[in-house]
Amino acid sequence: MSKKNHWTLKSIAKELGVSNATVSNAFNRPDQLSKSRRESILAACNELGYFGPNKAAQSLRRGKFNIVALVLPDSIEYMVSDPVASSFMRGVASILEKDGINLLLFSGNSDSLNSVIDFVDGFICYGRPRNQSLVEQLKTVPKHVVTVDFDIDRNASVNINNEQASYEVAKHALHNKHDQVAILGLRLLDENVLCRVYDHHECEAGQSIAHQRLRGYQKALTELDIPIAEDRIWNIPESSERFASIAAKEALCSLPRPNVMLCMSDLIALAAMREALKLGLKIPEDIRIVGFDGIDEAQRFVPKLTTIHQNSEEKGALAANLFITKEEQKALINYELQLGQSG
Amino acid sequence: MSKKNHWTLKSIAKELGVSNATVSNAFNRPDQLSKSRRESILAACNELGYFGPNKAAQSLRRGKFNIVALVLPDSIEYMVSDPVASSFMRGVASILEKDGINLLLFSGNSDSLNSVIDFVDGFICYGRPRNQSLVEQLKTVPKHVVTVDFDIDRNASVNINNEQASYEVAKHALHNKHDQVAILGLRLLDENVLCRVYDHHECEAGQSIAHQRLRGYQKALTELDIPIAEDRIWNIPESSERFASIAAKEALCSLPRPNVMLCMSDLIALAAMREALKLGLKIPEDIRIVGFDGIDEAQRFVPKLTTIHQNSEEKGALAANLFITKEEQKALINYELQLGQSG
DNA sequence: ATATGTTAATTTATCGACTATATCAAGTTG
DNA sequence: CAACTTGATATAGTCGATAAATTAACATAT
Repeated sequence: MSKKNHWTLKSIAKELGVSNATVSNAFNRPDQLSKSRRESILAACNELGYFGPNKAAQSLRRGKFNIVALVLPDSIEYMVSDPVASSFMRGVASILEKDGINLLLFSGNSDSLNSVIDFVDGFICYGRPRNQSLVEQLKTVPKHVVTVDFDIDRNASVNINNEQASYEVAKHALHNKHDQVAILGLRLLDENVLCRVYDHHECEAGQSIAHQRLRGYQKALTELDIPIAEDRIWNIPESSERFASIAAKEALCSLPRPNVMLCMSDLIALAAMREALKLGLKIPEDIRIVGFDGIDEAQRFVPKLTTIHQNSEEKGALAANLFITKEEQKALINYELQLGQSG
Repeated sequence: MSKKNHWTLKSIAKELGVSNATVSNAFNRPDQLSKSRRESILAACNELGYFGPNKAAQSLRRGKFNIVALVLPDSIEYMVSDPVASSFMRGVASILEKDGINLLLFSGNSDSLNSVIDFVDGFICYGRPRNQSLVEQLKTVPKHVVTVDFDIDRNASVNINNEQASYEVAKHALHNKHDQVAILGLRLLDENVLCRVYDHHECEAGQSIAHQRLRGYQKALTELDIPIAEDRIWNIPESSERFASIAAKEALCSLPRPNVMLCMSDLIALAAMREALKLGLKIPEDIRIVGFDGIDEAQRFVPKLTTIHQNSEEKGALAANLFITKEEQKALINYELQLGQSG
């Protein structure tokens, strides 16, 4: 018996003196051949080092890949740095792994789904991709799509009620109409820059999570009759220490100095707290700071951050389950106001 | 002109009244047909909504996938939680993205490479997979393999000199022969449990990074003539807050109380510092703690952690580059003793 | 006029599998 | 003994593409 390093179904069949179909059936359709023959074939394959039908060819033929593309909002680099995104991924992976489905990472900065579309069964999109043309493609792509934290009107999706949640956390941080408020927004603008958002009225109708959260903040502000100045809202392009510190510093040094900072992520809030402490400010006496997400580090920080806890892992698991079952459901997951000493 | 939702090269060719090969050439080999024809074909394809050859079929035929499997040591879940692993991934992704190569995540707990092997051009393995049968397969798999932080004697690899680095950091933490030392090891044992390593002599010849680091520690201990008791070495199965805290607590409560803790990762060291502070111990007066990795959070902690800084992102980038160039090189990357106030 | 070369397009075999249909042998039935 | 099942295997077409070989048309050289 020759020992090739690369068997194919055909060459194995020839070696064993049976037809291709018989070998194929041995692997895929046990009912199509006698038990004894099937077993002897499988044993021989194992012996010779043929580990079963080539998956690429199989997938081409069957149109099923057992691969899901996880579309990230930004570059892959950013994704794995963000604890919220990471735990989301953890949730997705834990479910897909069980079903033997593999995960292909796909950057939301890409121009087109083309490079992966022919390899995957569909897409799970975590947040609106930065590249708008991807969003357009996702609307029409002939594969299953589950979106998370945004919606494209055709598909299954997983969301939390951002507006309500941020309303609640803002409500907690705000005390009266004399509060001086700064808002550190995460991706309020499409532009990939750190800057102030002078015309935030444009955001009022927006559907991104940043816009939803901003509306929540504004509702709380309005209820307490607190004005928000034109230049007190920042756009931070990604939830990173570096950008957040710069924005926080800017906010803390603007006059009149804010005594409340509403931050759209915990990483931003943590950076803001660090900057505030560096300036000798007391939290929450001099300034109240609240976040969003509920990451572990925020609970270990002193003072503990007041924030909205959302279970990202659960979110990931739910998204993966929706993908597997192909239910076209729009799911809303729970969140929780998590009280700390920061605001 | 009919507008199908799913064109194939063949159907497009028929529609345009040319042969398959001509359409294929229009996309892949511009020199094989006249410019005018090529342009008219591409324009027509665009018009009709055919976006180019199906990648899965193309890959089957060409044997090239533009997909690399990133083999993680553990489950995917764990991977994205670990900052060191994350920045490694960041490095890999940043290089591969440039070359249009996609990343498939693959769990090191899987039993076999089979489910992905036929879809990828090769493997980048970050750390020795927990499942030993994977390691065996990697030795013989007929695809390109780059390993990181371990070696399988056939392939390109990226490493740091763990033994020398841990020797240096231990040397810094140890003062004299009366030091009471505890070692919090990361994956010293294959078993996935938190426990003491009573027989660490078994580790002496091991090639895992944990074993290498342990040898470094031991060299420093020997030089100062410091004995290490049988029950003062812990095996922590993964670099997580939860496991690390438990082990740290155990170590800190064992008598005589250690005044030096050598930790094989920063996350472990941070957890140990938190536990020490909780017990009212002063760092470094009562206990000196050192880590390994050099993650950001360790630099923000008070007191700042003394550790070995290794540039994981660079490591990832190097691994990706080795993969792309197919050089069979064994690369060693630099590290740096990073001094804090903790040890 | 014959041989040689170039270019552009088509034909055909192939990648590695799946599956509908056809074939065949053995056993049943009327 | 023809007709009909039944159970198993073999054949050929297909998935969607690539690439080697081939043909046809035309240009240049001897």
